[in-house]
Amino acid sequence: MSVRCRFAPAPSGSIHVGNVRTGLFSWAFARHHGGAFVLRVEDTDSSRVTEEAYHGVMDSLRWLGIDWDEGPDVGGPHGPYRQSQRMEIYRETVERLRTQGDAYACYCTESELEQRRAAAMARGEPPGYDGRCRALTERERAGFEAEGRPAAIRFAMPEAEHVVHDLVKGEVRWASGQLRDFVLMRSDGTPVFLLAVAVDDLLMGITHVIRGDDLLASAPRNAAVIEALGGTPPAYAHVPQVNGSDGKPLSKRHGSTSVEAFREHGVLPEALMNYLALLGWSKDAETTFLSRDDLVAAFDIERVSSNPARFDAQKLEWMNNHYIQGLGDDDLAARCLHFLSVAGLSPEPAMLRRAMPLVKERMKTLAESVELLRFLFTDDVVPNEKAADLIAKAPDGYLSVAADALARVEPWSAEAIAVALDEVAARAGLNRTKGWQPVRAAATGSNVSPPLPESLELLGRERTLERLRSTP
RNA sequence: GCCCCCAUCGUCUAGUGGCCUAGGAUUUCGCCCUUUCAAGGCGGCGACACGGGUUCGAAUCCCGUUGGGGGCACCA
Repeated sequence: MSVRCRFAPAPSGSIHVGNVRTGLFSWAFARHHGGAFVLRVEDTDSSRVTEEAYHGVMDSLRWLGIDWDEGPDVGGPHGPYRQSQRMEIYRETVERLRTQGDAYACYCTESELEQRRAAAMARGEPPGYDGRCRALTERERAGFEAEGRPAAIRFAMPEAEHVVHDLVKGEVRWASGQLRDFVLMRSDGTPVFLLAVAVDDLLMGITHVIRGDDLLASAPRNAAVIEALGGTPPAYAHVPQVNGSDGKPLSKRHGSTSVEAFREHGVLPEALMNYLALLGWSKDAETTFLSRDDLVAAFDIERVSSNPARFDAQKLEWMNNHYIQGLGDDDLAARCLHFLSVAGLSPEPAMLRRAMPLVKERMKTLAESVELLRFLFTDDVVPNEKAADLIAKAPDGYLSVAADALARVEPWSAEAIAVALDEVAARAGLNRTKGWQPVRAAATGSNVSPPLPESLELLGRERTLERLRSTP
């Protein structure tokens, strides 16, 4: 039987890196085994779902390099792939479970449940549902119906020890009675997650469910429903969650951890994928860099670590810089263009392309190209504080002497510019560091820039002289 | 409260009883290179949570403790 995996995000807000890391593992597992990858959207809780988030999730996945064979946008033989469009299937399934005797109507009210839950806790028992309506007599049932009490449908959890053979966690057991009868369908007729997941995994022929370990305890419930439906439960692999740098689960307070945010900051998809792949998984003791294909070829669910990982933004940036350095100049220029445009600059393509070798090893993110190259694409250059300081400390008339020297440089090349700059510095009794910094400050507006001679060569003689001469 | 999961450098990890005076990466520190900033090269600091077992031998197996995390909903 061929492998079929799925990723089932709930499109409420943007998808965060912990979530896609799990999806990445599921995808890599499917691809490694030459199987199919299914995207299913869990949007039963319509109040939290927006069309925007729905498209955003798919955009983020595609951008990262995760593709799927079946899904809401590409279709497939087991559709529809949005749970909100599968309501009828869930209702029919619940009906079937009811007539089979695997599910029953529960008339308990919220306050009754609350009361009994508190009592159970006081007795040191698990607070789950006590099963009261499971054994209702016909007469009692009729009585509740006559009262007009709304009924939720609960699954009758088999009374036995439940065992999950998890691919990551190993064998996990729950004693009989530990897992209570849970709601399959709310009294308003809408299905609950526990039902939808089981039904969809069964109907979509999912063979391996790879998901976050917060769902570990729902595995035996999912499996029980599938078995009641006459199916064989899939294999489960619960991977640990990704935490923030403080060791707490990723949340809003960790700032922007969405895939979209990293994209907007200029993180390369190949870098993010590589970094995420190594969060909780490793190919071997040495391997640090893996392409998408490498990951697919090497991925082994058995090697997924069973302890939670912290997200380390610094390491991601380091890796991003590595990937940026590996990019060709045309490719890099094309990717930087977006960020420069967003910053209001309109770079001339040829110049942008020529600037790439100067900045590629200086950028941790593509967004940093803006600060590094601003001086080339605008003449609105105002020295920052440190630059102003450098200019102020330069000998009187130093910049105009430099301008005069540069006016005579032939040809206008980095080599010749460097020679001229050195002569100016030497005549003023300055070394390179002291002698070049004022020029850098005046020409680029900053104390930090790409290499000076190359920068000036790109800037051009006219604009360089203009800046040196207009600096007081 | 009950149940479950987890525990190696700050961080991500290698390690499945002897190859470990614990390896790699990142971070950090120092040196080299150097026009600034980076990048690059070299080197240093840095970990088996604790306590009991089992064994000739334990980071590796077992038990307990501590510490983290998750679950126990008509949330997903």
